[in-house]
Amino acid sequence: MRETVDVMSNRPATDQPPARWLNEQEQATWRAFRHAMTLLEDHLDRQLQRDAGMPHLYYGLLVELSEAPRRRMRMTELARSAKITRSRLSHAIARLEKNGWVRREDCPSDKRGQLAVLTEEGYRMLSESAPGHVAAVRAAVFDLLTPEETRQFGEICGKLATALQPTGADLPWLR
Amino acid sequence: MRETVDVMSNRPATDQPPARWLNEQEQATWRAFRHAMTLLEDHLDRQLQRDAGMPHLYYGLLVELSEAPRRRMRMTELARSAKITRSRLSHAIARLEKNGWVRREDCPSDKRGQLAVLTEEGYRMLSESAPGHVAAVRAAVFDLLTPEETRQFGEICGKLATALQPTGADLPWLR
DNA sequence: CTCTAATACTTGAACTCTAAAACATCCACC
DNA sequence: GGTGGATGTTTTAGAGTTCAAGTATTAGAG
Repeated sequence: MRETVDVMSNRPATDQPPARWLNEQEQATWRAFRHAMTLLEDHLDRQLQRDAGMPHLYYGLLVELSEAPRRRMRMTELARSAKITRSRLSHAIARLEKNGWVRREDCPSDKRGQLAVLTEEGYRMLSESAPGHVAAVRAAVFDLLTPEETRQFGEICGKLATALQPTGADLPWLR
Repeated sequence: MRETVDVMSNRPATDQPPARWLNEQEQATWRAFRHAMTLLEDHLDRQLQRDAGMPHLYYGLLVELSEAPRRRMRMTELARSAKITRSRLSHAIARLEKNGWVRREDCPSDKRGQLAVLTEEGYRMLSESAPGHVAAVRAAVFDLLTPEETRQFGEICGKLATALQPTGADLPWLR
């Protein structure tokens, strides 16, 4: 990143191997990615907060549940597929439960387990807000990209996401 | 997005124009992007929290300041370049000030204005943590991409970021 | 020159997120 | 069939974020 090159132009000597800085192209890409990430997340959070009364993440959890068999999922599995920690999920589900969109059920096969279940009301809410959200995503992303760019973008993001999937040693979403 | 197609497979009739859903490719791309975004942000937040004692965003603010003339910037300009609201910036600078990495100064030309100034201590801190952070970014992103992919990725993210830049009517980061 | 609207920034309260610790249950092994 | 470690989930406390409202200063219209 450009920033760190500047920052480090007169860095103190260390016994570390010389760091490999980012080249111009990488700097520009990194900057663009961070900006896109910040702006998009902010934009969609605002859209959903306004139209559905919840942040982007929470909406994604309801969607995930809506696609699961019997519209229910074990907490840990839901956390894994949403790529978040179990703690974060606990808080989120607690809030969604207060809204009446999700309900918790004991897992029949494992007494430690909990199932998050999408309620009818939650399903209805999702049905009503989905078109608006898809439109927002389309307007902010896919209307701007050619099919080829969409493919490339997906491939690249897929690589990044896959590489960050913990391999068993370090399991962020299980913390 | 696949999710919403499922969700909406039996959606109630409305008088809205039929929504344009995402096709398979778009669904896959959107999912991959969201996952990459979540995992990366989480990963880097953790890396910086551990090695520099602050979240990713705060680190970015210090970097931005370090590159500015005289290592100082007006609050609004800093908010704009970091793509965040002024309120968020205010809180962030307050925290960084407590750490002694940033100091506020009155703007000489506009009595309403404040300058955020990177302190010597802040600069030193940045110098020490930059190599580790660059290494983390490289390992998580650029080591996985070919130069051509890096270029494509940057171009695509640039398009998304540019399109979300408010045009004057709606100015998120000025709220 | 003065009034009003716009701009610059901060604050407080409500909400969300993180990290660590707590609690309960399960499982494998003795 | 006990026991210790692993697993599943929640809780607590503290940090970060948002939104709306508040203060101060500038600028533009008359």
